[in-house]
Amino acid sequence: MKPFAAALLAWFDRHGRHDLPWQHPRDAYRVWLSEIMLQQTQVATVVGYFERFVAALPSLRALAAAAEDQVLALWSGLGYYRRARFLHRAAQLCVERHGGELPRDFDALAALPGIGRSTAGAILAQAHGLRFPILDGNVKRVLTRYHGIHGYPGESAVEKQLWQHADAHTPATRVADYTQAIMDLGATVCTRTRPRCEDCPLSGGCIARRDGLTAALPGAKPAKTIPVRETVMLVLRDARGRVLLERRGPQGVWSGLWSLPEAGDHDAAWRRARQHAHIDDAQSLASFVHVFSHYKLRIEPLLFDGATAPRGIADNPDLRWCGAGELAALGLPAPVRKLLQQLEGSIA
DNA sequence: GATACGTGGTA
DNA sequence: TTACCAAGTAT
Repeated sequence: MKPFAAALLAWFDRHGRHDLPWQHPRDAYRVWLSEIMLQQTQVATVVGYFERFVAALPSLRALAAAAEDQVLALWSGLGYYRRARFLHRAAQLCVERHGGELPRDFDALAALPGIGRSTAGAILAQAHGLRFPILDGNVKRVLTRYHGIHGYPGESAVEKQLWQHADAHTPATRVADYTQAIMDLGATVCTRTRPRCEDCPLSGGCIARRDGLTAALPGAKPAKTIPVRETVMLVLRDARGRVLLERRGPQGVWSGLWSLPEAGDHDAAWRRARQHAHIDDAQSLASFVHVFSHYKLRIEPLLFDGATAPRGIADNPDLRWCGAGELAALGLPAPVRKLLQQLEGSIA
């Protein structure tokens, strides 16, 4: 085995993470689920979601048979909800085409929705011990520093180099441990700020360490200013305390989630409200800003309380009046869930 | 190649 | 407070 992998594995045996929930048992379904949840998301955030998800849907077939609302409810708060919809669809495809299991063939695996090159490699390496490289944010950070590679890792030329290094370092044996090891090193030692080089098993060969470039690598993402958008969210509440929710379409942010009806301004909000109930009063609630990765959303909640004769939803499966007790079973955007919880709390 | 896609933590 | 960004993929 090459020195890079050997040093990393020796470090992993003593200092790696061996008690993550998807490691026990480390089967393909659990590895897959964890890899999807961990995309752009830190371990500390994922652990609770993972345990709740596998408790409710312990197998690929259970996931495939689940209602989309349940899947999104289990994902609610994690973000990037397209991941959950792809996960659900991929499970159904596995039942239809692959005998109810994830394929062990790289191309068939990477053809499933939500599974790209790195995730496919991680699943094959961790669940089956097959020799495939991964290239997630941790590995990019470790390799840009170790090899002294400049430039933003998202740039294709840089990424191509990184894949070549990632492949070259991946050993033929102990692939599952190696894959976990290089991610653990990136997450706990070769961190973005204040890396602990004195504790790193690779520091002897690290170019960034040698040249004092650990703070400069990896290269920063080109900065962009993000726009601010505005919306009015209608909190239509009937005499029983139920709130009108609307399921968002398959495109765009929060796709498939149940959210509050929206309008561009107060006039439009009133028109919308009157479609669904008799209304004679509105109350502006405190507005707030929700931040996405690519824009900010200034949300002005408008409370229409005591709505009578709720209507206009019988023929529309994307509208429903929901009591507080029903919200747990639905996928709601994080700020909407918070808003409704605060409203519920303020009544009591 | 650029952009869309969430959320919460951290400096 | 603002800005950055963490186990990426799809279009």
